[in-house]
Amino acid sequence: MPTYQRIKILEYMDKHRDSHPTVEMIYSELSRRLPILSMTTIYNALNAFLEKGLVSAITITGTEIRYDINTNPHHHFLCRECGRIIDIDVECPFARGKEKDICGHRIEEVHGYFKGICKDCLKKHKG
Amino acid sequence: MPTYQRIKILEYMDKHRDSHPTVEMIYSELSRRLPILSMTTIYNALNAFLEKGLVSAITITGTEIRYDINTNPHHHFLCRECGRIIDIDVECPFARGKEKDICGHRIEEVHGYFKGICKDCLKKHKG
DNA sequence: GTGCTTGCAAATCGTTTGCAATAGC
DNA sequence: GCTATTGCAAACGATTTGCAAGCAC
Repeated sequence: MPTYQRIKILEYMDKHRDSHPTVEMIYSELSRRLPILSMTTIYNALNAFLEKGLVSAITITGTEIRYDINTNPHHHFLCRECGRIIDIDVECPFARGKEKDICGHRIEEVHGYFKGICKDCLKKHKG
Repeated sequence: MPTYQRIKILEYMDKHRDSHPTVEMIYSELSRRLPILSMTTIYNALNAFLEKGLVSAITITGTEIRYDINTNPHHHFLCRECGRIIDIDVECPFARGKEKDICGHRIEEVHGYFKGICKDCLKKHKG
Protein backbone atom coordinates (compact mmCIF):
# COMPACT_ATOMS: atom_id res chain seq x y z
CA MET A 1 0.00 0.00 0.00
CA PRO A 2 2.41 2.65 -1.24
CA THR A 3 1.17 6.11 -0.44
CA TYR A 4 1.74 9.14 -2.60
CA GLN A 5 4.24 10.61 -0.13
CA ARG A 6 6.33 7.46 0.11
CA ILE A 7 6.55 7.20 -3.65
CA LYS A 8 7.77 10.76 -3.87
CA ILE A 9 10.34 10.17 -1.14
CA LEU A 10 11.66 7.07 -2.88
CA GLU A 11 11.78 8.96 -6.17
CA TYR A 12 13.80 11.67 -4.48
CA MET A 13 16.21 9.13 -3.01
CA ASP A 14 16.68 7.54 -6.39
CA LYS A 15 17.16 10.83 -8.21
CA HIS A 16 19.75 11.99 -5.66
CA ARG A 17 21.70 8.76 -5.26
CA ASP A 18 24.95 10.58 -4.58
CA SER A 19 23.84 13.17 -2.08
CA HIS A 20 23.13 10.97 0.96
CA PRO A 21 20.45 13.41 2.08
CA THR A 22 19.18 14.23 5.53
CA VAL A 23 15.47 14.35 6.32
CA GLU A 24 15.78 18.12 6.20
CA MET A 25 17.19 18.07 2.64
CA ILE A 26 14.41 15.82 1.42
CA TYR A 27 11.79 17.94 3.12
CA SER A 28 13.03 21.27 1.84
CA GLU A 29 12.94 20.17 -1.77
CA LEU A 30 9.81 18.04 -1.76
CA SER A 31 7.69 20.38 0.32
CA ARG A 32 8.22 23.12 -2.22
CA ARG A 33 6.00 21.24 -4.64
CA LEU A 34 4.08 19.13 -2.16
CA PRO A 35 2.63 21.32 0.54
CA ILE A 36 1.09 18.07 1.69
CA LEU A 37 4.15 16.72 3.44
CA SER A 38 5.58 16.79 6.93
CA MET A 39 8.95 15.92 8.43
CA THR A 40 7.31 13.20 10.50
CA THR A 41 6.14 11.47 7.35
CA ILE A 42 9.68 11.44 6.01
CA TYR A 43 10.96 10.00 9.27
CA ASN A 44 8.21 7.38 9.20
CA ALA A 45 8.92 6.46 5.60
CA LEU A 46 12.69 6.25 5.99
CA ASN A 47 12.40 4.10 9.10
CA ALA A 48 10.10 1.79 7.18
CA PHE A 49 12.56 1.69 4.27
CA LEU A 50 15.38 0.92 6.69
CA GLU A 51 13.56 -2.10 8.08
CA LYS A 52 12.87 -3.38 4.59
CA GLY A 53 16.52 -2.85 3.64
CA LEU A 54 15.66 -0.38 0.89
CA VAL A 55 17.98 2.27 2.33
CA SER A 56 20.76 2.37 4.87
CA ALA A 57 21.61 4.94 7.50
CA ILE A 58 24.91 6.78 7.69
CA THR A 59 25.86 8.28 11.06
CA ILE A 60 29.20 9.75 10.06
CA THR A 61 28.65 13.31 11.16
CA GLY A 62 27.34 12.48 14.61
CA THR A 63 24.78 15.25 14.48
CA GLU A 64 22.32 13.90 11.96
CA ILE A 65 21.30 10.76 10.12
CA ARG A 66 22.00 10.64 6.41
CA TYR A 67 20.31 8.10 4.19
CA ASP A 68 21.74 6.05 1.34
CA ILE A 69 19.82 4.19 -1.33
CA ASN A 70 22.95 2.68 -2.86
CA THR A 71 23.02 -0.96 -1.83
CA ASN A 72 26.26 -1.87 -3.57
CA PRO A 73 29.16 -2.52 -1.22
CA HIS A 74 31.01 0.74 -0.77
CA HIS A 75 32.61 3.10 1.71
CA HIS A 76 32.15 6.83 2.24
CA PHE A 77 34.27 9.94 2.37
CA LEU A 78 33.15 12.95 4.41
CA CYS A 79 34.74 16.27 3.48
CA ARG A 80 35.21 18.43 6.54
CA GLU A 81 35.13 21.54 4.39
CA CYS A 82 32.15 21.23 2.09
CA GLY A 83 30.35 18.53 4.09
CA ARG A 84 29.77 16.35 1.05
CA ILE A 85 29.64 12.58 1.46
CA ILE A 86 31.22 10.82 -1.48
CA ASP A 87 30.88 7.13 -2.37
CA ILE A 88 34.16 5.24 -2.34
CA ASP A 89 34.54 1.96 -4.15
CA VAL A 90 37.08 -0.10 -2.24
CA GLU A 91 38.58 -3.56 -2.44
CA CYS A 92 37.46 -4.41 1.06
CA PRO A 93 36.64 -8.09 1.60
CA PHE A 94 34.32 -7.20 4.46
CA ALA A 95 32.34 -4.60 2.54
CA ARG A 96 32.07 -7.11 -0.32
CA GLY A 97 30.49 -9.59 2.06
CA LYS A 98 33.25 -12.16 1.64
CA GLU A 99 33.64 -12.54 5.39
CA LYS A 100 30.71 -13.42 7.62
CA ASP A 101 32.56 -13.30 10.92
CA ILE A 102 35.44 -11.47 12.49
CA CYS A 103 37.21 -12.67 15.65
CA GLY A 104 34.22 -14.89 16.33
CA HIS A 105 31.65 -12.09 16.05
CA ARG A 106 28.91 -12.39 13.45
CA ILE A 107 28.96 -9.52 10.98
CA GLU A 108 25.62 -8.09 9.84
CA GLU A 109 26.69 -4.66 8.62
CA VAL A 110 29.98 -3.24 7.42
CA HIS A 111 30.69 0.48 7.55
CA GLY A 112 33.84 2.16 6.39
CA TYR A 113 34.44 5.83 6.02
CA PHE A 114 37.12 8.44 5.74
CA LYS A 115 37.22 12.04 6.87
CA GLY A 116 39.39 14.67 5.29
CA ILE A 117 39.38 17.13 2.43
CA CYS A 118 37.85 16.18 -0.88
CA LYS A 119 39.47 16.53 -4.28
CA ASP A 120 37.46 19.60 -5.21
CA CYS A 121 38.20 21.48 -1.99
CA LEU A 122 41.89 20.69 -2.39
CA LYS A 123 41.78 22.29 -5.84
CA LYS A 124 40.24 25.47 -4.42
CA HIS A 125 43.14 25.79 -1.99
CA LYS A 126 45.66 25.70 -4.81
CA GLY A 127 43.77 27.71 -7.39
CA MET B 1 47.20 23.74 33.70
CA PRO B 2 45.66 20.33 34.29
CA THR B 3 42.78 20.56 36.71
CA TYR B 4 41.86 17.88 39.19
CA GLN B 5 38.74 16.94 37.22
CA ARG B 6 40.57 16.54 33.90
CA ILE B 7 43.17 14.31 35.51
CA LYS B 8 40.45 12.08 36.92
CA ILE B 9 38.70 11.93 33.56
CA LEU B 10 41.91 10.95 31.78
CA GLU B 11 42.62 8.35 34.45
CA TYR B 12 39.16 6.92 33.91
CA MET B 13 39.68 6.78 30.14
CA ASP B 14 42.99 5.00 30.61
CA LYS B 15 41.62 2.53 33.14
CA HIS B 16 38.65 1.67 30.88
CA ARG B 17 40.45 1.49 27.56
CA ASP B 18 38.12 -1.15 26.20
CA SER B 19 34.76 0.27 27.17
CA HIS B 20 34.56 3.26 24.80
CA PRO B 21 32.48 5.13 27.36
CA THR B 22 29.85 7.80 26.93
CA VAL B 23 29.88 10.99 28.97
CA GLU B 24 27.11 9.44 31.04
CA MET B 25 29.21 6.37 31.89
CA ILE B 26 32.15 8.49 32.97
CA TYR B 27 29.90 10.72 35.01
CA SER B 28 28.06 7.96 36.83
CA GLU B 29 31.23 6.31 38.05
CA LEU B 30 33.34 9.38 38.80
CA SER B 31 30.60 11.40 40.47
CA ARG B 32 30.12 8.63 42.99
CA ARG B 33 33.45 9.52 44.54
CA LEU B 34 33.74 13.08 43.29
CA PRO B 35 30.61 15.00 44.16
CA ILE B 36 32.54 17.89 42.65
CA LEU B 37 31.90 17.04 39.02
CA SER B 38 29.33 17.95 36.40
CA MET B 39 28.45 16.57 32.99
CA THR B 40 29.40 19.89 31.42
CA THR B 41 32.93 19.53 32.74
CA ILE B 42 33.22 16.12 31.13
CA TYR B 43 31.99 17.50 27.82
CA ASN B 44 34.44 20.38 28.11
CA ALA B 45 37.33 18.08 28.92
CA LEU B 46 36.60 15.54 26.20
CA ASN B 47 36.24 18.24 23.57
CA ALA B 48 39.59 19.63 24.65
CA PHE B 49 41.13 16.14 24.48
CA LEU B 50 39.65 15.66 21.02
CA GLU B 51 41.32 18.80 19.73
CA LYS B 52 44.64 17.73 21.18
CA GLY B 53 44.23 14.28 19.64
CA LEU B 54 44.31 12.54 23.01
CA VAL B 55 41.03 10.76 22.34
CA SER B 56 38.85 10.08 19.34
CA ALA B 57 35.10 10.12 18.95
CA ILE B 58 33.04 7.15 17.83
CA THR B 59 29.60 7.89 16.40
CA ILE B 60 28.56 4.32 15.64
CA THR B 61 25.31 4.22 17.49
CA GLY B 62 23.91 7.45 16.09
CA THR B 63 22.37 8.41 19.41
CA GLU B 64 25.45 9.23 21.47
CA ILE B 65 29.14 9.95 21.21
CA ARG B 66 31.50 7.33 22.59
CA TYR B 67 35.10 8.17 23.31
CA ASP B 68 38.22 6.13 22.64
CA ILE B 69 41.66 6.65 24.12
CA ASN B 70 43.24 3.89 22.03
CA THR B 71 45.29 5.61 19.34
CA ASN B 72 46.53 2.46 17.64
CA PRO B 73 45.02 1.83 14.21
CA HIS B 74 41.96 -0.34 14.71
CA HIS B 75 38.34 -0.88 13.81
CA HIS B 76 35.29 -1.43 15.99
CA PHE B 77 32.52 -3.95 16.36
CA LEU B 78 29.16 -2.90 17.80
CA CYS B 79 26.99 -5.70 19.18
CA ARG B 80 23.33 -4.98 18.60
CA GLU B 81 22.39 -7.17 21.52
CA CYS B 82 24.62 -6.17 24.44
CA GLY B 83 25.66 -2.79 23.00
CA ARG B 84 29.34 -3.41 23.64
CA ILE B 85 31.92 -1.86 21.33
CA ILE B 86 34.86 -4.17 20.77
CA ASP B 87 38.23 -3.23 19.31
CA ILE B 88 39.07 -5.06 16.11
CA ASP B 89 42.62 -5.34 14.87
CA VAL B 90 42.50 -5.50 11.08
CA GLU B 91 44.93 -5.65 8.21
CA CYS B 92 43.54 -2.50 6.67
CA PRO B 93 46.11 -0.40 4.79
CA PHE B 94 44.00 2.72 5.34
CA ALA B 95 43.64 2.24 9.09
CA ARG B 96 47.37 1.61 9.26
CA GLY B 97 48.00 4.97 7.62
CA LYS B 98 49.72 3.50 4.59
CA GLU B 99 47.53 5.49 2.23
CA LYS B 100 47.29 9.26 2.47
CA ASP B 101 44.75 9.75 -0.30
CA ILE B 102 41.88 7.92 -1.89
CA CYS B 103 40.45 8.81 -5.30
CA GLY B 104 42.23 12.16 -5.01
CA HIS B 105 40.72 13.02 -1.63
CA ARG B 106 43.10 13.67 1.28
CA ILE B 107 42.51 11.26 4.16
CA GLU B 108 42.73 12.64 7.69
CA GLU B 109 40.76 10.01 9.61
CA VAL B 110 39.89 6.41 8.92
CA HIS B 111 36.89 4.76 10.56
CA GLY B 112 35.84 1.18 10.12
CA TYR B 113 33.21 -0.64 12.05
CA PHE B 114 30.97 -3.66 11.99
CA LYS B 115 27.55 -4.24 13.44
CA GLY B 116 26.22 -7.62 14.37
CA ILE B 117 26.21 -10.06 17.25
CA CYS B 118 29.32 -10.54 19.35
CA LYS B 119 30.94 -13.84 20.23
CA ASP B 120 29.59 -13.85 23.78
CA CYS B 121 25.99 -13.14 22.77
CA LEU B 122 26.20 -15.89 20.15
CA LYS B 123 27.22 -18.31 22.90
CA LYS B 124 24.20 -17.35 25.02
CA HIS B 125 21.91 -18.22 22.12
CA LYS B 126 23.34 -21.73 21.88
CA GLY B 127 23.86 -22.38 25.59
C1' DG C 1 45.91 39.44 38.19
C1' DT C 2 45.09 36.96 33.83
C1' DG C 3 43.24 33.35 31.45
C1' DC C 4 41.30 29.01 31.40
C1' DT C 5 38.03 25.81 33.80
C1' DT C 6 34.00 24.71 36.37
C1' DG C 7 29.17 23.94 36.69
C1' DC C 8 24.51 25.44 36.91
C1' DA C 9 20.49 26.59 34.16
C1' DA C 10 18.66 27.35 29.83
C1' DA C 11 18.76 26.73 24.96
C1' DT C 12 19.37 23.88 20.79
C1' DC C 13 18.31 20.51 17.51
C1' DG C 14 17.57 16.12 15.37
C1' DT C 15 14.50 12.55 16.22
C1' DT C 16 10.58 10.04 18.39
C1' DT C 17 6.02 9.56 20.31
C1' DG C 18 0.88 10.19 21.16
C1' DC C 19 -2.97 10.43 18.83
C1' DA C 20 -6.95 11.90 16.03
C1' DA C 21 -7.94 12.32 11.11
C1' DT C 22 -7.27 10.22 6.66
C1' DA C 23 -6.00 7.15 2.77
C1' DG C 24 -5.45 2.70 0.49
C1' DC C 25 -7.36 -1.64 -0.60
C1' DG D 1 -14.34 -1.67 7.40
C1' DC D 2 -9.72 -2.77 8.68
C1' DT D 3 -5.10 -1.62 8.77
C1' DA D 4 -1.39 1.34 7.90
C1' DT D 5 -0.07 6.15 7.10
C1' DT D 6 -0.27 11.03 7.79
C1' DG D 7 0.94 15.09 10.31
C1' DC D 8 0.42 18.21 14.09
C1' DA D 9 2.00 19.23 18.68
C1' DA D 10 4.46 17.77 22.46
C1' DA D 11 8.12 15.08 24.46
C1' DC D 12 12.87 13.41 24.51
C1' DG D 13 17.69 13.21 25.08
C1' DA D 14 22.33 14.15 23.98
C1' DT D 15 25.07 18.07 23.44
C1' DT D 16 26.09 23.09 23.48
C1' DT D 17 25.98 27.76 25.19
C1' DG D 18 25.81 31.86 28.47
C1' DC D 19 27.74 33.31 32.24
C1' DA D 20 29.15 34.10 37.09
C1' DA D 21 32.24 32.04 40.40
C1' DG D 22 36.59 29.60 41.16
C1' DC D 23 41.20 27.64 40.20
C1' DA D 24 46.03 27.36 38.36
C1' DC D 25 50.21 29.64 37.95
